[in-house]
Amino acid sequence: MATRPTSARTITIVDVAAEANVSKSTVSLVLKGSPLIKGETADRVKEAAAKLGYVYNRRAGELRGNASNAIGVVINDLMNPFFAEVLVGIERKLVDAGYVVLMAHTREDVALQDKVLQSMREQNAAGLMLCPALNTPRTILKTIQSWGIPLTVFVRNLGPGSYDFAGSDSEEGVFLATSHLLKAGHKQVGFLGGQKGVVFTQRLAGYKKALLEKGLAFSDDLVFNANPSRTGGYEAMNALLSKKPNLQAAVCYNDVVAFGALSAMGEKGLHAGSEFALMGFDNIMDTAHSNPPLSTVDIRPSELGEQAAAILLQRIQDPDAKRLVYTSQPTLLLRQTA
Amino acid sequence: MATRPTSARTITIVDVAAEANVSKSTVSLVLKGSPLIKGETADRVKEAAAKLGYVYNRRAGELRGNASNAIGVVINDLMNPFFAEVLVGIERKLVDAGYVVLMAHTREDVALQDKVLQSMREQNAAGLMLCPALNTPRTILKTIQSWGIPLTVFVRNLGPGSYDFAGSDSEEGVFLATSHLLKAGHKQVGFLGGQKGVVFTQRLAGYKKALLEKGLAFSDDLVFNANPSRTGGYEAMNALLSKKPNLQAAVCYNDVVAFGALSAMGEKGLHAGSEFALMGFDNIMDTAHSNPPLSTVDIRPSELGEQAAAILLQRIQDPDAKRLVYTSQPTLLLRQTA
DNA sequence: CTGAAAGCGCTTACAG
DNA sequence: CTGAAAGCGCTTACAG
Repeated sequence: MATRPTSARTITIVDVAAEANVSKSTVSLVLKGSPLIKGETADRVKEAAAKLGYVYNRRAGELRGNASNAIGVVINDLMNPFFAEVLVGIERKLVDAGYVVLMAHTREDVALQDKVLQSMREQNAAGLMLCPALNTPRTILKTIQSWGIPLTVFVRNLGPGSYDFAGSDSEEGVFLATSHLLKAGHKQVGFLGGQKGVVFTQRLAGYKKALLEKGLAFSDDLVFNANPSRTGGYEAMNALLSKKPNLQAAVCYNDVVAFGALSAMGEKGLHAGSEFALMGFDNIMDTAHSNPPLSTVDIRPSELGEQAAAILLQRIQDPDAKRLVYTSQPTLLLRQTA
Repeated sequence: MATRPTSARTITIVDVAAEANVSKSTVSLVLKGSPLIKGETADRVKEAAAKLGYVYNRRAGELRGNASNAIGVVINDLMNPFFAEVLVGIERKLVDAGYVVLMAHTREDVALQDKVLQSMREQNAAGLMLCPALNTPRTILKTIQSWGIPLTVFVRNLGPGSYDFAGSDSEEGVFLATSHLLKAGHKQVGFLGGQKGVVFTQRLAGYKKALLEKGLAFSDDLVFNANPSRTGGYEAMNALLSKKPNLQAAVCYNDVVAFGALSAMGEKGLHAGSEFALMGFDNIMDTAHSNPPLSTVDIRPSELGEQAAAILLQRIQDPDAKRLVYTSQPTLLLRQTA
């Protein structure tokens, strides 16, 4: 599209003012729908604006008013549908509220994360939503706080502190999943996928808690670490199958890990459900029609995103409110794998 | 995070100037690394800036210079991992080039799309990347052109025209997939999923072309329309199985449709590969470890995203260049379903 | 109900 | 090599 601006000069508020025979103050006022201006005048201004093809220059306006309608959201692993669903929820809520979203993907790179955050700051973001990359130092909280930009952390927390947060009750979720398997009669349950980090620790805690409740001992041999991805799940399941051939049940770190596990099982001709019970975590949309449909822990990803955004919006409204937190309460969703 | 700006007053270029004992012009110059300023002076300015915790106000700068480092990208179906992968490719390329991305998700809603596009315009976006919502009128091209903002359309084209575009050769891809099935001896091949639209038309054309080459007649009865989603694939496969019980092969509109089909087959105890041959399209990462691993047409989604972004970058550099196009050449990727 | 003026934080010729 | 001045397109008191 070899194109260039239609008009050499961008048309501004003063052009509109001239066309409508009013001052630019008046134009500004009608543009923001001020009730101060007489309807008749307002109409004339609107006509003039339309006629000239005027387009509001938001950045100029914001410069004077020192406001901003951009909100930065940083995601780490968009390849995981869970985060895509959360992002969609966030985006919807923010756009509905009249904001525009500055999105960045950091693929777990802390240095990149610093860079994009800084960039969002320069853009004068009205707020920041952060799902911290693995190994993000807690100091990021103080840093952003010193910037004076409202922040809400989501999905992965940054340890204790008074920052706003939206996430799910990971411990409870895995507790539910593990307990379900135990109640079904399994004496041993594996834990598949995930790696050191706050969320992993919480999920593993839920697993241990369920074991404890049944008077069962926790054994490190039954946890198979791996990337929280399909590939990771595939590898973890293969490891489990070769090292613990008698195991017939496992809870997964999340749904994509479960999908990878399903793939590994399929290769061995192992039928999920009847021959090996598997539980996922998240309830991403894909689980409804996976092969076979996955039993999982439902934390309603897109609602989580919306709630996270709602928290940020609230914080922007009321900077002095006390800590805002949303915790998605997990529920068991049994389909065909357990 | 009940927080508020650390300093009541934001510190600006004039504060830095005062601290460093130079004029604000000088500060501005050193900030953008101008070689005009003596090293010694520059150092002094940088120190002053660091000491005061100065942060560049990009929007103010852009107002005067009329530039912008924000690029808008609008996506329609982030729930489909294909688009997530494309988006990640786009984002990476853009951030590397020093841009920030304004992202919007329109879930195929043309009105919403208009709204977010308009919003990006107000933000003074330096460029726009659009994967048009279904039923987007071609006039959107003229509209954006009249705005004078460089545009690149990706994945879904908008019919003939001279706009920049990055996509894949859909017809060739499906031709390859269908031909593969035909060569394997299948006399009849179904077409699963997808709905009216440019891409659908192209893919169906590839299917027809392969049939024709083998001297086979095209029959409408063998195409099963459905949403290009897992659920759609699930439904389409169920329809196929009940209406054409003798069919043993199908090409899918895309990978997620194939996943849905796999789910439906699993329910019926139908083994993909040996009992029913299935081909996907896209080669999203998930296909490597699906159950079973999917045979598909590889169009390298994230590279497609990067190339699309590269085109926009080029257009920004050279507004008068002739039409820029990237077409991903599909290759067959055989795994276990065909 | 509307206008004249100052200012947001930067950049860009223009001098010197 | 550096400074004084004007200006980017808006908004916001302040008058009237």
